[in-house]
Amino acid sequence: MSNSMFDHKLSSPSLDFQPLYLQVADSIKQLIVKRHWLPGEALPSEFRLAEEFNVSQGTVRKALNLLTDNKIVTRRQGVGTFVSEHTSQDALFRFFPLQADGKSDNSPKAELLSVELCAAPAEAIKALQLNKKDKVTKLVRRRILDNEFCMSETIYLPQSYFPDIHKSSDIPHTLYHYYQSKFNQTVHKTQDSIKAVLATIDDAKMLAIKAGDPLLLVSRITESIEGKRIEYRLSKCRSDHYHYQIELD
Amino acid sequence: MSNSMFDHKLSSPSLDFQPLYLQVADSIKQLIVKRHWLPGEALPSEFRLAEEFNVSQGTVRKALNLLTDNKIVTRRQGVGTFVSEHTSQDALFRFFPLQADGKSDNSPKAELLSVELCAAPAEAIKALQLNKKDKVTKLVRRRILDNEFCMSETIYLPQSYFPDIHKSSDIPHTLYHYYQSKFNQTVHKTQDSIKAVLATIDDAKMLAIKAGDPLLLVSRITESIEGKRIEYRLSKCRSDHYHYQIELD
DNA sequence: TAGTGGTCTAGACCACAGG
DNA sequence: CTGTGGTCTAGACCACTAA
Repeated sequence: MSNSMFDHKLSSPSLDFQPLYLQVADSIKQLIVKRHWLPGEALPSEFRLAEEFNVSQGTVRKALNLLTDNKIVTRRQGVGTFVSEHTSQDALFRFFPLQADGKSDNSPKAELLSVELCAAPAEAIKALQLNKKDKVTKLVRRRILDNEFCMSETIYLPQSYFPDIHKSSDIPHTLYHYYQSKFNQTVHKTQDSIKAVLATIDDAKMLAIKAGDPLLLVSRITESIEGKRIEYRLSKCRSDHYHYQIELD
Repeated sequence: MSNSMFDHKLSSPSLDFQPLYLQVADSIKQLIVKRHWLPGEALPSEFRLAEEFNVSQGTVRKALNLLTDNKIVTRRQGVGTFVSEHTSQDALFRFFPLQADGKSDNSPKAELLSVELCAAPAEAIKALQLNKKDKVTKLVRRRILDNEFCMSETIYLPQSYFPDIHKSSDIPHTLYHYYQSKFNQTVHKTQDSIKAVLATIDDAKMLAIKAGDPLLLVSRITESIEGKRIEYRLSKCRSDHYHYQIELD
């Protein structure tokens, strides 16, 4: 009850005061980031957590529900509370808004074309808030939906967050799960900026289309659960058979 | 306490049971739809609502917080709970994801080019789930950001939900607020489908660009708070100085 | 100062999953 | 059956706003 490893986070010094449930939520989040509980693992029950933090069960509940809204944990009645995991099947479409025009539940595939450690180009420096001399690993991929090339992707990963990823020989096509399981970088949110551009000759070769065809250019900045910018990604998407789909409310 | 106008909604017959707070939330939502409280008006306090519905204050609180998440009401500590309103300033950007590339907080303007009652075209019939012979009002607008034409819009509104809107002489450029205040149709969510296309000669004239320039084509289906499809909208957007911006989490 | 929503607690009971 | 999360209650106190 006393001297628990959870205690030190709470009881702030009355300045910049935060409600208890926010302090609890933040403590739990930090423990997850620090890998006290791993992705997929169960947290202690509400009752147990309430003891550890010396708060009521209701306060823990409010904290856990907040983390559920943020998709940091998932809860199942009668079972428990679990650290969210980017499993291949589960979250494949969460950050993949490109849909085939006709209905098609096929999963997108990815074909890795090159991996290279290099100096960060200017736009990656800006997007990822790097220093001029920082290095990045550059991945080039081609993605396939319904047996057709649908987009090309150029992905920049800061060396500091993904050390030696360029030496890996086993980079899978479910990247976000790979980031989480191998580099402890859990993708939490993305900011996508969409433009329309004309296909260059290189684009045309890559996607088996004609130069001058219209393409969607999606620039993505990816943030981790800790709020760090961990990925900058440029995707060029055919939009003749596909569309970028989004719901606003 | 008994025989209140709120009572009849609750106490379901144990089949298809819903938790109390969901029943309360739904009842409040229905009362808002039925204009028992108008947009911008204050609801009774939690304590009063708890009396009316014969539930505890905590249950009402949970219902109101749910409606807050759904942006159906807004709450201000020390003041009260209010029916959300599409005021010009407040929600102007909520459903307007097109941003100028450089930072610019200018509000978009709209120039209404034509209003016409006509037979619904096939794609509007499909998008709005209309019958073949239903009529729609078709609006054509041109939108302006930073003193430049940025997009053209073609908007289809079902006659049944917007009777005689084509006869109005005072259609403002803040359409969603107009829908709410004049036709009791509150926009609740939109589904946007984005493609890249080449500007036609007409597009080029409309936006003062060249034919063949790449444009974003955004097809939007708009749903009201009651879940009815109330608007189908095709927007063609320049993307040389602008981009469609979206956050996923 | 009065009234509102926001936080926190304690405890009861229910619904669900799994051994 | 046990333990989990889900609902509901009752009441105390705090923080904010406006008259």
